[in-house]
Amino acid sequence: MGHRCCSKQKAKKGLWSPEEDEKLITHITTYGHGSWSSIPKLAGLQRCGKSCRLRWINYLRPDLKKGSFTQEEEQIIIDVHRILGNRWAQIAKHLPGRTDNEVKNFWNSSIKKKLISQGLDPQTHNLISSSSHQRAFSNKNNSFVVSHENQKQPISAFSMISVVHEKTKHNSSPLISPPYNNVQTTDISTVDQYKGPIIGVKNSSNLATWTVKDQNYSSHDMQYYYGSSSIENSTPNISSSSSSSVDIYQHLPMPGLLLDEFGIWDSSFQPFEAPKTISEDLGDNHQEQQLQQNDEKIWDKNFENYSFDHGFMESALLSEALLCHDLSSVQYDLAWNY
DNA sequence: AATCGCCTCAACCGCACCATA
DNA sequence: CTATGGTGCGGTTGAGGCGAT
Repeated sequence: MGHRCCSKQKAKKGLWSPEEDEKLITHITTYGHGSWSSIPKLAGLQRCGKSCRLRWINYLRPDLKKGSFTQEEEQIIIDVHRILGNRWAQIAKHLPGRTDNEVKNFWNSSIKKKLISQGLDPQTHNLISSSSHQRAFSNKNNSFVVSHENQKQPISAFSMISVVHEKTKHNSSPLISPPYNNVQTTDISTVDQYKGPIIGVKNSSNLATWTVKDQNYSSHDMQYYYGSSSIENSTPNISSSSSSSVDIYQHLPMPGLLLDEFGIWDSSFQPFEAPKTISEDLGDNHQEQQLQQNDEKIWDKNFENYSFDHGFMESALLSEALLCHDLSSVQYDLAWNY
C-alpha cells in the first residue's frame, strides 16, 4: 500500500534516476508544479506526487545552495534551534537556499555531536552537568556576576545577536532585530553604534533598560518602552543617555532574556520577533512580509509555553560575557553594571 | 582484497493541518 | 458537520561511501 496520493498507480520508490530528474525538471520549468498529485501523470513519471515534490524541493530546485554549510550558517542553526527546537522548516527559512531536510541532516550528523562534546544538551542547549555550576547572582551595586568553574570554552549562547548584526550590516533580512534596526530616523549612523545586547532590566511595567558599550567603550543606557503590542497605536520612543532620542517601533527588541532588577527572569514579559525595518517595509515584497508575520506568530506561540530556566540563563549570560571578545562579528561589548 | 562498522544524506512514512465539496 | 484530497513537516530508514582493520 502506497500513499493515498499515489495509490492509483504503482509508484516507484527509492533513488531518482537522472532520466526521472530530467522529466521532472522539464515539466516543472515548462508548466510549473501546480498540483503535485497530478505531476507524475503529466510528467510521465512512475512516482507518487509526494515523492516528486520532495525531489524538487530538496534537490532539483534551481535556487538551492550547494556545498557544505558555512560557519555562519551553522551558528544560525544553533541559535535558532535553541529557541525554536526541532522546527527544521522554520530554521531553514533563515538559511536561503537550504532545505529543512538538509538542516535536519546537518544537525543530526554534525552539530548535535559538537554540542554534546562541548557538554551541552543538544535539545535544551543547557550545560549537561548543571551540578558542576558555580554561579553567583549579585545585586550589590546593581551589578551582575556570573562565574563558572569548569567552563573552558565559551558557549555561543547569544551569538545569534552577532549573527544578526552581521546580517544587518550586509543588508540582508535580519532574523531578529535589535532596536537600532527598527529606527525611524534620518540619521542611522547615530543609532548604529548601539548594537546592544538583549539583557534588559525591568524598571517599570512597560519599560526595559539595558546598557551597551559602543566601539569607543563608552556606556550608554538604553530605555525601551513596550506598552502596546500594536504597531499602529504605538507611540514609539527610545532614548539614550548620551544621544538624541530616536523613534522605534513599540516592540520588544529581542525574544531573549529580560531580567528584573534582581537578575531574575520575568516570565511576564512576552518577547517576540521585532517587525521589519522601515526600509524593508517600504518594499513591495509581500511574500517576505507574510513570512515575517508567520514567524511572529510562532514566536508568540512559542513563548506562551516557554520558560527559561536558570541553567539556561546562566550559561547564556556567561557565554556572552566570554564570547564577546572571541567572535569577530561581535561589534559591541556588554556592560554588566545596570 | 575482503570485511566490518560508522557516517551521511536522500528518500520514505505517518501524521497534522487546511481547503473544499 | 463530515469526508476527502492536497500539502507540509518531523522522525526515521537504509543505501552507499569511506576509513580502519
